[in-house]
Amino acid sequence: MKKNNIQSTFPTLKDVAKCADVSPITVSRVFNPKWEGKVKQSTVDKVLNAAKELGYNPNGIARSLNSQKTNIIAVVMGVETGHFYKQILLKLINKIQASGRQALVFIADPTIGMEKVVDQVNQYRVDSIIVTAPATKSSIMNYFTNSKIPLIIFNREIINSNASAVWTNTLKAVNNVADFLVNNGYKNIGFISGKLESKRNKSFIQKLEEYNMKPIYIIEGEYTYESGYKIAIKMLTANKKPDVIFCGGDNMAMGVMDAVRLKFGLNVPNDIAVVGFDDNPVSSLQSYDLTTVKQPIDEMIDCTIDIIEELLENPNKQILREFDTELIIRSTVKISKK
Amino acid sequence: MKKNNIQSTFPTLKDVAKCADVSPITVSRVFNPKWEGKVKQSTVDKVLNAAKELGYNPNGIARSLNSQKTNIIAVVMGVETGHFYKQILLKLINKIQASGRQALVFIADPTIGMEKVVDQVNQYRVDSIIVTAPATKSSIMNYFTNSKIPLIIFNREIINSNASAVWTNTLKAVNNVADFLVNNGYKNIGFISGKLESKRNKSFIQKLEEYNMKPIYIIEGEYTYESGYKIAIKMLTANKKPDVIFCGGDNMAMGVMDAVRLKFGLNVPNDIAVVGFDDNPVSSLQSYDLTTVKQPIDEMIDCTIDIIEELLENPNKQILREFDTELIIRSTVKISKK
DNA sequence: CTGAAAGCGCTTACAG
DNA sequence: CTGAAAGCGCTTACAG
Repeated sequence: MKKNNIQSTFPTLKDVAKCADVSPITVSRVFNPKWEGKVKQSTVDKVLNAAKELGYNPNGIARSLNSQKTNIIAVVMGVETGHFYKQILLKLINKIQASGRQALVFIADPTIGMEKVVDQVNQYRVDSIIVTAPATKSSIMNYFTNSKIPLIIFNREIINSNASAVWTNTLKAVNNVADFLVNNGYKNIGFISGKLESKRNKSFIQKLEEYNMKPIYIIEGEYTYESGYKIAIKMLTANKKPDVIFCGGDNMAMGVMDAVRLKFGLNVPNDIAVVGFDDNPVSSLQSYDLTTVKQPIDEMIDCTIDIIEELLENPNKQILREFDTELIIRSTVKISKK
Repeated sequence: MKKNNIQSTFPTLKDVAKCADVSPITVSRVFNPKWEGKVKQSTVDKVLNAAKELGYNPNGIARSLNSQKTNIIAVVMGVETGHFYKQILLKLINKIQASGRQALVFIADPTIGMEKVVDQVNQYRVDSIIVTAPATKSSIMNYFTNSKIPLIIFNREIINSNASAVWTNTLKAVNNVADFLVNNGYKNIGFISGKLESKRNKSFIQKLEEYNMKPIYIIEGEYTYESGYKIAIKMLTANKKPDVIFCGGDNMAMGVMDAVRLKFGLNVPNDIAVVGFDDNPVSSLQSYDLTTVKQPIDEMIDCTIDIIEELLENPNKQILREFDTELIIRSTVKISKK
């Protein structure tokens, strides 16, 4: 009943066993790290030679079915995310791979249908699921929170869930921005927020209240370049002009900069300063050179991999890790000398 | 011998069969599209209800092992690629998923060791492998060309291989750029090429020869922003200044623009025009608004998915598809009125 | 240090 | 339209 297709061109454990004149179990052991050192060296050599000759490579599918462990990590991303999340995805994949695992990647595209996506993710019995999405798409996370598979939420603090999570303290981050702006003499702050209901936005506003200040404009953006551009135009055509615009995302900040400079012919930072949030790689290009809040992505990703290891040992554990951000000062803000 | 771990929380075919009071084979058929309409509707309903009640979801691993078809497509990318390839990756994943398959993604990171990466890719007996990498990393493709699994090379024309491939006619593309520059009165062309030996670069130079012209500078770049920036400085501090700089990649073109405008205080396009290649999403932001060559990525990806289908039917077929590019004219070039 | 048997959760012919 | 048996390529106890 041997099928005559592509896959059958791969030799099996049995083939290697026959060729090396040992039992299949022995071959299995040679390729299983757990048995390292417990098989006679001469046997190992015999098996390895036979395997090399035949071009043997263990079948991960068969292995997974048996061991109930696939070594596959699902990474689920929100659709149409900006450069920041694309970068995170690549780094996650790279680290997953470096840890000897495979990354099965899914785009949580509502046009495909979220239930279908969840089914796809569950289908291959991955060892754990990492979900990451910008705030605008964070509703997709709800679809996974009652998963049977250990879940790690990346870059968002989710309450009322027993999923593990890694995120940054964005409250502290925006407070630092508030301090920084006030300390450098900014008085008329335009704020392009993310979702208005969020604690992060409230925190920024509260911090300014401690200085007896409040933003002269608070407008909710959609984290895109275009929304930043449009909102900046609104702020700049109103009566009172802001001396700085703080954006909850770099894409919006770049839209703001282009509106300020190209549409209104104003100078950044002399006429209006701009501060972003994300440290998108594009922000460091000289044409923008944007002051922004950097999240320690690499550390967060390393931590995520560590959590995966821990969850493999203890799937029911909930591991939560918070990281601090860093304000990256570039040329879109004037620093007052004191 | 039931294991007491995460995976065992998933109900099996057998559980559903017991619950619905039918045989496991019947359950299998209900979840197998091939049998659609060939199972009595009342039986289907009974099974579906039982499945829903138990939260059943077929085990893709077991299914794959048996059918010798995983429904998984490996996507292999060069490491540290720019926004252009990140974008391609996301789109590929999305389309793979929409076609009902899963995307297993690999970064071909030489620090992990290419042989190890190849093993990882082969391990899960994916249905086909898509490899894509910028020219600078295209050597990674050699590791896959004698794969036992059907291979598709994305965005590069590879000779001496029986892999399938999808690419754009970059010769025609650069010829169009040459025509365009000459027709708009540009005379002193600086050319920041990709790898100098490539046909693409030769073609650009040959086309200019037809007009009795040749680039005043030809310097090989590394496809990065930084290399564009540096090379532009070289060209602008030399005796003769180019009136246009054509770059084999948008990242380099953005580096050039930043050098021209910010370092030398010159105007683009009035002092020096700039043309790129890729249509990187960043190029369309107003601060760059770069004239560039766009490859029809979406069509190329759709075509790749079609090829996957064909290769499943006929794994030994070699399918080659070439696409044409389009010159996207934005504001970094002066158009001469005729 | 090595092996024979059973099983992981499905599907594939073969019957009826 | 439905079912009993064998098998996909491995690993996991259990022996020896």
